[in-house]
Amino acid sequence: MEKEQPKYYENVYDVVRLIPSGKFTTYGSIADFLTLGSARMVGWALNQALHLGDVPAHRVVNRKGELSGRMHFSTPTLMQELLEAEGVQVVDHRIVDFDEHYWSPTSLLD
DNA sequence: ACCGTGACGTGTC
DNA sequence: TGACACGCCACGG
Repeated sequence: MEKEQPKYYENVYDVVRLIPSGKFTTYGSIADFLTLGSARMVGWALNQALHLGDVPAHRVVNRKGELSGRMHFSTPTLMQELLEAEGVQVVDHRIVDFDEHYWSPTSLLD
């Protein structure tokens, strides 16, 4: 029987799926929104999410705007390619206009 | 059960 | 301002 995944995994996937195209958020924002207490859990969850295939994990970066998880994708450049394809400019593995494309999960509370 | 590692973040120097 | 140390929690060996 398959091992059932923790509840917060599904919460992370749900939040990431709600990120609009052309936008992005950070691990810390998601961790704070779900009160996980540690942003590292978001990273672990997103790593598993890549395996699922229906979660836009490329829209989640660290608080510096760096594509820290690019090496976990099929190719190291895939994450940047996906973001640029959605209109998010990326230079040297970093998002140029951070506040311009930043999306906070607190937007769901409106 | 212990230890090291990891897609992070904040505080301090 | 950048570099470093520490805290954080889950997972694999």
